[in-house]
Amino acid sequence: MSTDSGRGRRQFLTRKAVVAAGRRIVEADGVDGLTIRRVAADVGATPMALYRHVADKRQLLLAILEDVADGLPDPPGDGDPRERIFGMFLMLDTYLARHLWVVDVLRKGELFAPRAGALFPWALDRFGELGLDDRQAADAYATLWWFVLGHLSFLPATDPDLFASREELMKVSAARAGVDEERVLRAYRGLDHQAVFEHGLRALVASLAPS
Amino acid sequence: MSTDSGRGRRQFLTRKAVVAAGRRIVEADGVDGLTIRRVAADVGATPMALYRHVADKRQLLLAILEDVADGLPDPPGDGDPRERIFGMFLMLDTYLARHLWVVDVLRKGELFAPRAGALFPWALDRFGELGLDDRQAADAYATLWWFVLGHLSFLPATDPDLFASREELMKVSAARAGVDEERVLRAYRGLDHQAVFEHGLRALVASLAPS
DNA sequence: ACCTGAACACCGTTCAAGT
DNA sequence: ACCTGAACACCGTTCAAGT
Repeated sequence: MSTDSGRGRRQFLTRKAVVAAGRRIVEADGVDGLTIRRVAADVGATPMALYRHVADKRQLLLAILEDVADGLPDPPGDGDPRERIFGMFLMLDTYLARHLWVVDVLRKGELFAPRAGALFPWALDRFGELGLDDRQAADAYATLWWFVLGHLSFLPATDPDLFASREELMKVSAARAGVDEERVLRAYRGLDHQAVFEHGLRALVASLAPS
Repeated sequence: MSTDSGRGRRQFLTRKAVVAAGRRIVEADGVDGLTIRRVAADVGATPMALYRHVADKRQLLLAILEDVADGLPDPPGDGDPRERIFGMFLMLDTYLARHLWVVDVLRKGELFAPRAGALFPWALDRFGELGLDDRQAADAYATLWWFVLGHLSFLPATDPDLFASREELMKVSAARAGVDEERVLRAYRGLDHQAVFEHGLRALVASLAPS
């Protein structure tokens, strides 16, 4: 809106550009890869220029978080409440699995995007339709969220690059415990984490909202 | 063992002292608070002196991790297999809740302590007693572990210091979603996360090992 | 008004030097 | 043999200066 007034220097940096650059970096290299200096280099400015648009690094991260949360699909629109709840948490898991760095931020406990916070009241209503009061519904929500959060927290360990080092540690464990190491590795390798996740989520929904 | 040979400088730094100092720091200030330079200051040496005893910071963290894992209680010794499995994961949750920084390390996916890895074969045997084969047992183990991991990942958010900022974001969420903000906050505040955790864990164990 | 330069107080790590 | 000093390539952030 504000056109060049003629006085002072012409603005070329915008908050939007800063957030977009930050998002590109954090999606590519994770939270540890996000540095003020690197964002600045990407937008062609000095590090200090960013401070005109974001208060500090924490606020930049919150802004990126909101940007990602804007891409969250809507929860399932119709059907059995149980199915809608299941579908919502499955959607959340799938979406966050594509933005795993978000879990690092949520884990700190101080930040979450308001857009994502809207899922909580949505779920209260669905559980309400199944006869749970708000107290019980909040408990059920926490239970399902923890399961999603745990699954997501485990995903980095499924990175093929880390497989070798994990199996090595596993062999050491098996040897010390005096158990058959091949048996342990076979059991560990066969895990189909996505199928197991969906199965577990289904079991939890069923136990929380009995019919 | 190696007494002073008379040649060279007298050794005053040991790996044990380095790991102990590192542990003190990480337990007090978390993974972010652990720096080579601070450990060095605590043991009265220069930063570079540590590199004679640990290869790098990652190896120091692994050594501290093992040190903590050595303190893990043994899993329950007798009783119904279902109860023993429940008791083991409850023990794990309780122990790790007192060493929350460990979750940050586990989440990276490359490190875990062999001592803790012994819990996996132990659980395979218990699930075996309930009629599950190794494949099914590994799935069940993953499911329960994710739930523990999710609960632990949520714990930082229960820090009273963060409560105010979380409630603020929650109000924004409620306002945007067009729902009663008092209702949402009431439901959120009433959460007894320990009771809910134990209840959810019990439900999962029951669904995974049907009688 | 907006951006920059220089500086401060930090990091992990390497490499040559001291005793 | 063991430890140190100086240096390198990084951080986030502040404050005064330039245009």
